Amino acid sequence: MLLVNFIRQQADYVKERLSVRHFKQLQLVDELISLDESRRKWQVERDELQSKVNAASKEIGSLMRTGDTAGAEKLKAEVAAWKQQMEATAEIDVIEKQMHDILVQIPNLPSPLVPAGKTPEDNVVVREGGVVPAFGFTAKPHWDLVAQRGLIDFELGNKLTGSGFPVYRGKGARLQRAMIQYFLDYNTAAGYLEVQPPLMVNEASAYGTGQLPDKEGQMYHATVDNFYLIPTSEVPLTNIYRDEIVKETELPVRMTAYTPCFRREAGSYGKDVRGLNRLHQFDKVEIVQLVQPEKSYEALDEMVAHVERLIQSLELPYRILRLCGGDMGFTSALTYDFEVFSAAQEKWLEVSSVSNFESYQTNRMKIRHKDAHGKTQLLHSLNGSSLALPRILAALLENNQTEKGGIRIPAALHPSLGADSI
RNA sequence: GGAGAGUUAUCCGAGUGGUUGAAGGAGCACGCCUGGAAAGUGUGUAUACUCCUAAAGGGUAUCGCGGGUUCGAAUCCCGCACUCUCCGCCA
Repeated sequence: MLLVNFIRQQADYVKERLSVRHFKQLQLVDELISLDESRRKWQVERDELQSKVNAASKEIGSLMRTGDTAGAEKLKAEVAAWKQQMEATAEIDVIEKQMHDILVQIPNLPSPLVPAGKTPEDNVVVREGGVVPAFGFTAKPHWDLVAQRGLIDFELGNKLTGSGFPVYRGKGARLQRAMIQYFLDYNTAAGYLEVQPPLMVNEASAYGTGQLPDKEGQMYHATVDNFYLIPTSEVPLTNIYRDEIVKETELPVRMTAYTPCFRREAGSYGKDVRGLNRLHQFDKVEIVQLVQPEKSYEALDEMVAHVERLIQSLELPYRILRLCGGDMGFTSALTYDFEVFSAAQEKWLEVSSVSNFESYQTNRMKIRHKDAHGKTQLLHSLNGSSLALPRILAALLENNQTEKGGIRIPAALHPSLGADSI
């Protein structure tokens, strides 16, 4: 969430930036500021009364010790009067709750680099690479390819759990493992610490990264224990540093993790969800960074270049989009999406999203460090997929199919797969 | 799942109603000492909100979390979370 003091001091700038997102409820900004004003007024009053009560209580203590019961009783009566006055200041709690409810509705401010558009068509292509294959035959979509060679069984997943929970088998399972291994090795070689986090988190963690209260319906909820299945490893990874003041020597924090991700995808349907395009459980290797504020955009560029090289090594045609204001995630200040071209479906599939959240997440989670002047300051958080597996798999299969029915595997995956085709 | 014990500042740890934001030790920072270092020694060492134009300096809150009793709570009471020990179960 945004910092209240910042909103108060830069109200016009905040509104101007929010309008880049086409955020409609700009009146929330003014409401927040006026709530904050009355909150501070009440707080001064409450603090002053409490100060009197505290002083009187100390005096009562010493009066009792000297045996001056009458004096003590007189002071007690005064304290009682002050406490009655303090009851009115309970208003603060109401105001603070209102402020909080507003704060969680205000999205992050887009960085100046964010294009002003409204829909996905307005996203800016910043780079393209790779070659879209030309087939001399009719290319098959991945759901046919995996069914023919028994790599993935969607029907079996329906039986075991439900739709969107595929069963990978044989070489299909092996290829998943090979990709995970390759991605993790690639990330750790670049200095990311490998982490295996819990796949379920408590309410505080889900709240910390912003899944709650906003996207409650998107997570699977184990209600008996009140745990949430993680929709991405970003949640446990970032929460590792919740309520921490990170030592300067530990910065920048760079972590990577492979986890399954669980998403209810409530409301999704139709052809976009066919095959591997949209699943309830899928595998993803994530990268997360926590850095000093002045270095976060440098870190973002570096993460984008890192993911780009990984996709290049998989020999897939790709493009990098800078998301426009209307298409960005709620908590992000700047996002680059990576898409690969799926040759049989003839469409671009999003395989990674790399974002700088600036201090939006770290403010909520109180992830801080001491700056050069010894002052406590929020860090910036960034994360990205490196990479999400299902759509990469879809593109690999579709793009590398041969007329005879084989599938070529890019050289980068040969060592971990132990084969050059499937 | 059952029974018991516990949760205090960066860490260890004292503290069972009244100058306790909290003893003591360690760590860390700076200084003295030293040719240099160690040892020794001195000083300092939380976070959030808030008042003040700002600094300086105040005020309030925080001893797992939330609530209650009281003039006053780390200390008493209730609820919850977590940790440890024993028993049970178990990959």
